[in-house]
Amino acid sequence: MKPDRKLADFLCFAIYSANLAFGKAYRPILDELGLTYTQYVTIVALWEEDGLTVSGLGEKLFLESNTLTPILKKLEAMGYVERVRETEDERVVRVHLTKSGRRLREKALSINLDDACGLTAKGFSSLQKEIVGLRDNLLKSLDRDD
Amino acid sequence: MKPDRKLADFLCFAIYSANLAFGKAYRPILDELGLTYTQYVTIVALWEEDGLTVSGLGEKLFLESNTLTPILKKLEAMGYVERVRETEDERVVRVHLTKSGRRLREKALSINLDDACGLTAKGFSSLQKEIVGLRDNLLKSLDRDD
DNA sequence: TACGTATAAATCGCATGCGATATAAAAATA
DNA sequence: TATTTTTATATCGCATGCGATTTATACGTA
Repeated sequence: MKPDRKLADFLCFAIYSANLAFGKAYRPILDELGLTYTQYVTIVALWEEDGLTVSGLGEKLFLESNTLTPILKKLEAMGYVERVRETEDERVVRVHLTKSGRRLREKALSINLDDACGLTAKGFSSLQKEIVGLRDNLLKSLDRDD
Repeated sequence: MKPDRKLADFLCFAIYSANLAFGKAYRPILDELGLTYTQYVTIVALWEEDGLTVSGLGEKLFLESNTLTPILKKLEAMGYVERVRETEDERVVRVHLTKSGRRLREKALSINLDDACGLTAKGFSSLQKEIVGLRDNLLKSLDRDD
């Protein structure tokens, strides 16, 4: 079957533009906390599992050290995380939320854009799972190509 | 109901990470064309409707002149588009695909990541529409807040 | 016509993402 | 043990996105 030619039918563009829309929706909320979106999800990930290594955090966030290191250094400068190099293996850096970081994450627990999504609870959850499935399929297909 | 606390259940993070995954999937393909993803969708949009103004193109791509102008200048330097300031209203710039730009878009017609998405034709189309709906709901809710 | 306002692009600065590479340390192996 | 290879993080450069502002032009109105 011939592929879609119109941008409005591209799945990749739906994702791309939805990501921009989430960015626009989150910005005013996160501005009040003084966080960017990436900083926010980094803190959420560490709240969920503290003391991750840079690469472990990267697996959760789908990012690598080239992106994470500058972000973590900034979060450290802000006082929300601590980067500790391991003594047994000095290549490894573990990242911990500080007390201030935990307080910030608790403040952020009230963030809720569900209404803005215009979905039922069921619809929200199933859409979320479908997109995660899509993401994982894309990444799997990339692994196969190596 | 209490909001999800785990990153893996965030709808915004599903979209965010799926967007990164699409980026990783597209990069090797677009590298062969010498295009970035944003340059690619810009050319697709102009192929669909040529001679758009910068702001008209921005409505299609959900971007504004601060992002588009540098990209359009680069595409112009590459010879794929032409930027023409209108004579009746010199504030307006219209963007046209060059012959070379049309050739490039035709080459790109063969790009197809459908298999990598792991979806049936029906599933693909309905997921695409759901995500577009989500995006539009998010943007609508932002309008209301102004 | 003169002047304030609105509009379209462009400019600037900051924060990502990421390919390529560098650095340093650990592991493997000759 | 000496040397090579692998691994974890960091650095660098480029290309977005976007808020804030600037510039240039058009428009509205006294």
